[in-house]
Amino acid sequence: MESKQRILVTSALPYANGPIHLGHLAGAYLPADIFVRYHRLKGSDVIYICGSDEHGVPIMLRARAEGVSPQDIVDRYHELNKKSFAAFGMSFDFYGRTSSPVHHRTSQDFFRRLNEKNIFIVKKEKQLYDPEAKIFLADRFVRGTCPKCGYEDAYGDQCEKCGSSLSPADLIDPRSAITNAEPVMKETVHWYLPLARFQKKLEKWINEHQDWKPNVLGQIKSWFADGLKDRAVTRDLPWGVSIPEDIAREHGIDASGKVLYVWFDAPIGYISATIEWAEEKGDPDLWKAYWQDQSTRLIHFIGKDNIVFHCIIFPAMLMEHGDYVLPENVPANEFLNLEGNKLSTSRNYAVWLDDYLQKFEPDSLRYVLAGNLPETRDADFSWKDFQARHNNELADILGNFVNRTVTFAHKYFSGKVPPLGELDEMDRQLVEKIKTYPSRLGELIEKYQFKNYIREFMDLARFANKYFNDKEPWKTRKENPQACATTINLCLQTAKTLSIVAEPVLPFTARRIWKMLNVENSQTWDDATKLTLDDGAEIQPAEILFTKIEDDVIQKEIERLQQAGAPNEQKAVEKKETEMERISFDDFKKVELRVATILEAKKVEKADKLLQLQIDLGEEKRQIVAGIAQHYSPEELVGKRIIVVANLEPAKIRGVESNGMLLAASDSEGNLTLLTVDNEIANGSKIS
RNA sequence: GGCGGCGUAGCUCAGUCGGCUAGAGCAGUGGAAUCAUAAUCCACGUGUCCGGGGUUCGAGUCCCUGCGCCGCUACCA
Repeated sequence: MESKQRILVTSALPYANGPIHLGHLAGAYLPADIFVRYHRLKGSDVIYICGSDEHGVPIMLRARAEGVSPQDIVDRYHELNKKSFAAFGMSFDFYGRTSSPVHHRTSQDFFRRLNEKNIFIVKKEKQLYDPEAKIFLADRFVRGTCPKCGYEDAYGDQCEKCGSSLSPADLIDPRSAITNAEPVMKETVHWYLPLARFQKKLEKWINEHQDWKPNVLGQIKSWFADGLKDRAVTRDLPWGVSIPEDIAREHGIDASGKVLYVWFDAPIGYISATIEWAEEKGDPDLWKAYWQDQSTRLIHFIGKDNIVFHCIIFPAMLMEHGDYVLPENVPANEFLNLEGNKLSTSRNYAVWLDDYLQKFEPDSLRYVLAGNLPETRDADFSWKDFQARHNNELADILGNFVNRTVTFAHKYFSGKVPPLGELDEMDRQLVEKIKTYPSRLGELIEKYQFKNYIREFMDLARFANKYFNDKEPWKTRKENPQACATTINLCLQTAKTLSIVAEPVLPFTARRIWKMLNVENSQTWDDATKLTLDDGAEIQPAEILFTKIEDDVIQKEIERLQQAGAPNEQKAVEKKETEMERISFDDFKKVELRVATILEAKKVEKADKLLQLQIDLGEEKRQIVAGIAQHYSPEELVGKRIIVVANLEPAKIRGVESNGMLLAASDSEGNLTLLTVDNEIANGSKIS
């Protein structure tokens, strides 16, 4: 029909420190797989590349916490995710990983090339260095006392206790998280990608792509509006792709302990995985056709959190390198919520793919998810909806149509395709649908309108049921056997068409229908438009495609989720309590707690959380600032009796003097309530 | 507080460059049919398109503003 297109499709490399959940699938994986499967049926020259992103600090920290090596962590999740993706029907041509030697080499070559072209800015700067471990310390690897709250185990970038963001130099008594040695300031060198310099070029390029999704263009514009900032592409870390030694030497630097920053090497993973794919195919240069021939359509499927990397940073890298194609489109999706709430992996509030696959069929989730993708805005997944769509649409409309047709053919036409006779008006209408639907559905997929594709696909199945009903073959069987034969013939043809156009979203079901109809596994999209089943051809007995999902099964999943947040948090709290540091009574005596009454309260300008309070401490009146504006209004506070730390050293918060601190209790949900006293007692009373 | 996004039927969502009485599926009510997984098919919607202004011959769609929700960000619980 049309000339063969060469298409390279990628899905965001999942980070190998956890399993895959629904949000991932809806954002980057399922749409890409539908797109790719469609193009394969269309006969396009398409390959689909993905893999594990295995570098970066979180993986290191996790390895340390578990007392294993980073490689152990990534091995675990690489295997797990690869397996569950396969079981879900993700049809990657290659699923690589960024810890592979090919990837290390490819990223180093990429870096070397940009270095040769003098793209980078090399900056000398001073950073903390661990003299024992002989490595520079990333912010996260410096621990010390928080200058603001005095917490002794604050991270170099943030204090977990008081939440304030820090830089490692702020810490009092800093120490290395790895060896506990005292870090020293030492000069180091980092390579920066001068994005600011590329902004004009990038804007021009983006302007040529006004057909991209509005949500994607909107995000990009806001980055441009802020002005692009130069970004360091190297890091002093022991886990990652090392800086090529020759380049380090060029700058008189020791390359050891210096790696490419993970955001730099991860997208190059698409290229290295393609190279490995070509090697596996026994044609090592084959990858070049996909990455270096300008006629290739490169399409990145990602979630919205990844837009800046795929629409600005990676394209800038590719442009400056010079040998590669730039993405034709980046159809990023928004986020998927769960039962009306945000997903939270740390609270285990998510539906994990490997867990799902132990209980349900992959096609059910593929269908339900694809029908409710967050294409233009955040969407919501609920188990009740999942059950309804599975039962009402997959089982009742699609499954039942195939079943009633095949069963009928067996019962009254001895399991053979009955002959096609003369067509009446209704028959011709159905044939017309068979002819036109595939190209309409294909267009929708081409335009990344997957939800519309799903809806229209099911409309065709609905029409098929209506046709069956209106033709009443159970009556014509006696009155007009020829008409009956024609009806069943066309219903079988329609089942075949449905199976082909469903393949991108329901690959397993499609194959089961092909088996039932005794047709080859190598159907093409164009076959869907034709009546390819021959008169008299044998078909297999009917098989139930989708079994109904019962209420109690769904109820269990809902309950599991409802409990997921809470118990987990309790565990976290208990853990913290057992790890709690003990203090002496003398330490406690240092804190002077007193009862006070709030006299006045007003909001602090330009701060969401802060209230400025005047309090009566008995012998004196004072002003304090409290971060409780999101939980208490100024009016309701006046007259309240509170507990304050009276001897806290004064501080200025957003320009407002704070002379003391009130006490409040908060839970892990972020609920907050003030501490108060049980009975009347004078202001200024001491608490012990 | 700053920047960005969102607010359409009971529920989940469509509404392309502003243009005919604002749509789909589900749920609900009534009916037809009995080949089929009690499945199917048909009929039925007085929705302040969050509120208020404005631009326009015409606005769910564009502009301003208020409210509510979400994200990023700043701010000692």
